[in-house]
Amino acid sequence: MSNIQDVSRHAGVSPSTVSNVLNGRVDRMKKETLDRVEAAIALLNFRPNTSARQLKTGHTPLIGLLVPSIANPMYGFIAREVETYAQERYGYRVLIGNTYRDPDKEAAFFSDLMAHGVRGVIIISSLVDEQHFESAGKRGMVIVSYDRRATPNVASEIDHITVNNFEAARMATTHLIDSGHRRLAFATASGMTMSRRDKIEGFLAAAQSAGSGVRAQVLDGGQLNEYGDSVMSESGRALASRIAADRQRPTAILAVNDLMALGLMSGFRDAGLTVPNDVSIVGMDGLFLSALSNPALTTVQLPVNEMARAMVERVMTRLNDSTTEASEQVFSATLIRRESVAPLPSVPTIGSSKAVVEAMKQSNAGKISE
Amino acid sequence: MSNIQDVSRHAGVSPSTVSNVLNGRVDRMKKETLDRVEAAIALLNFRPNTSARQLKTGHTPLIGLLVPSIANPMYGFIAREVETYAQERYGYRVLIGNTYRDPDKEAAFFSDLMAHGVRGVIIISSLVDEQHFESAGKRGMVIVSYDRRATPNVASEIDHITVNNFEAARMATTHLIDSGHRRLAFATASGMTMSRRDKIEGFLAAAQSAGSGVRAQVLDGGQLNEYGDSVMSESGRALASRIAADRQRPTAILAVNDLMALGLMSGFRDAGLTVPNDVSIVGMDGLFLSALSNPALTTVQLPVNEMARAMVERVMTRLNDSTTEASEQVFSATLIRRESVAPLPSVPTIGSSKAVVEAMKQSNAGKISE
DNA sequence: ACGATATAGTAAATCGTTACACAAAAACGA
DNA sequence: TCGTTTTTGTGTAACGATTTACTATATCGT
Repeated sequence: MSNIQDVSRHAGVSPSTVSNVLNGRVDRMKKETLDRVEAAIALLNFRPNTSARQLKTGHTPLIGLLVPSIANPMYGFIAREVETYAQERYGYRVLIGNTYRDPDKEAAFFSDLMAHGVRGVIIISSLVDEQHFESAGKRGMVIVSYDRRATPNVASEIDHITVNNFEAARMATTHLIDSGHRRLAFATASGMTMSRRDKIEGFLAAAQSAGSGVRAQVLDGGQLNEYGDSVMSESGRALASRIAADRQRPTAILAVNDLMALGLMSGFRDAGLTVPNDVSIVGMDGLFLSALSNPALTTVQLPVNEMARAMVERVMTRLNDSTTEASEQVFSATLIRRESVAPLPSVPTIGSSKAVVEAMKQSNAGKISE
Repeated sequence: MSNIQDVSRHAGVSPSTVSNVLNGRVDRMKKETLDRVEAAIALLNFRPNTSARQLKTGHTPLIGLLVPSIANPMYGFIAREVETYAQERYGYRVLIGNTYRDPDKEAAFFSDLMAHGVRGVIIISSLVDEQHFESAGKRGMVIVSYDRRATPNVASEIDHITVNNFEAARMATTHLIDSGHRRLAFATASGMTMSRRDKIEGFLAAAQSAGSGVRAQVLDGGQLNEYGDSVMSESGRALASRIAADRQRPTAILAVNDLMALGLMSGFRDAGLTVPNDVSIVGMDGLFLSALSNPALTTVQLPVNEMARAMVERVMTRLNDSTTEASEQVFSATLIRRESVAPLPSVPTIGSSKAVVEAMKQSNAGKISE
């Protein structure tokens, strides 16, 4: 590998001049000199050494991407978009870290990023506590968070790119209600994240405003193990078999995400129940997989590409202008009607919806609450 | 951020001593001195600056991971395993790059890796031509390639971790034949990669050795667009609708991978055909998704975790001992019988299988060959 | 008590790049 | 012709760690 000195020798100029070319300071430079330098660079196939450069400037063309698990197709999709956009638009590469939603792993990843001189990071964590990130923010790290609302009235160093999860869940639930369903459930995994909380509230709000006769319950598929995400669907399967055994089981279920929905469908099949005839299901996310399932999954589509790009934009903007304040950008989702929801002809009312909904809010995680 | 000098001042020693501690050269050091240094490191929360370190040593605790698209669940899964293992076992982080199987993007990624001082990379490319990688290998890059056989009798700088694709396809095809199927097809996308070639040969070999009465054809789902991989399933859907229209259509299909298989299933459903009653399907890879589909996909399972770890091991071994020769490690796959294959009661023989199989080998890509 | 050997720690050069402050040369005005 | 600008480029000191060669004590055998 050649260095800046080799180039300077070949071009008959000083290293400083080569450096000037490298950094675009060519305005007060003879065209002929510029040409010579560029020729030498091309000839020697010279690429400036990033570490040396970084050591001097404190910057490196790298951003971090923190995900619970890149094996989760949703995060894989986001990651691809983030990497491609950061690379093509800004020439940045991405350093990835799986954290399994473990605060220790998250902290370790941050520590490594700092050591590597990385000063911008996109985090997909959704853990409720954001403190360990705030402190990194204060240390000069530019942080953009995915799908995790800013805490209201709290100044933050962190940028937020989020989805209106409340609205998305409300919309999906309303669709279920409009299809005639009255016994509704929201299926999620243990571990309360911001976005799950919002979805649950949107779900309950829709149920409540539908007036009496609607029952809404929150079902918990239990703890996800360390592998976190391909296991989301396992959680769905397990939950489905429990639900199937319930005589007063819901006729329609909103799943916290598409993977959970897919797991649910698989579990119901094992239990001899048919989707959507015996039970309707709506997913959330809009993974490409949801279009492939049998029946094709009705789901709430997130504008993933736009969000991914917005995250990269924010990181870059703040990296280049440190005076920029942290902001929050909320995107909205779209309902995609496919085949996993069937209308329920007519249904008897079961008690007052309001009372039941209230009861649900108290429910403990880890159990099917009634 | 504190540096090694701050630490040395706090501990009352020279920077050299701190460096010695950092690099484990503590054998000829007073215990008390060591303690003081370690205390100072902990107190100041000191992490040695990677770029400075790298500038001096030429090494950086980073490996590259080149994938066609991290949005492809298969590669996402591998990536997670690679990252987690590299991190937990070796303290290395991974720099990821989506290349969309584009040689230019692949080369650009390598160039960036070099500039960043990365000297180890795992590539998932499967492009037939490996030359642009070989040259990087000669420049001192340690390269481990996934699922891409070494060219026989050609000395290579590249390590290969592969699957016995021939055998895997043969096994799957035999399963189909044993189930009574005689009109067989192999469904793939355009673009001949090493592994696809091997699978096709395994498929044809099984058909051939089944003797007369077996027809084997290779079907091409057409070009994948730039987005490459979530589109694999789209290719499957399109192919399915073409197959469905064929009066002499195959009764059993081996798909080049699970995503293709899932797309095929979805396409057949749209066309009013039922899997496995009207057509049996076998996938390849063993994605967790294959267990979720309806019907659950019979597939050939790859030992992905083992392979991912083996790749990391190889990179690290060669990074730490440059005398190590490149090697090839072949893993084998396992057939997982699920629900997408149904037995065919009895079937009339159609001509001599041998002749037909030969004809198939000549078939052009991009068309359904007969 | 003396040179030899071990023990414990340090000085200083170096990796490749950047960027500030400066210099050499040319152009210019009077 | 001489001083002043402008143009064009360079010298040099960092950035933060590593590492080789070296020094200063302490230990030891005889």
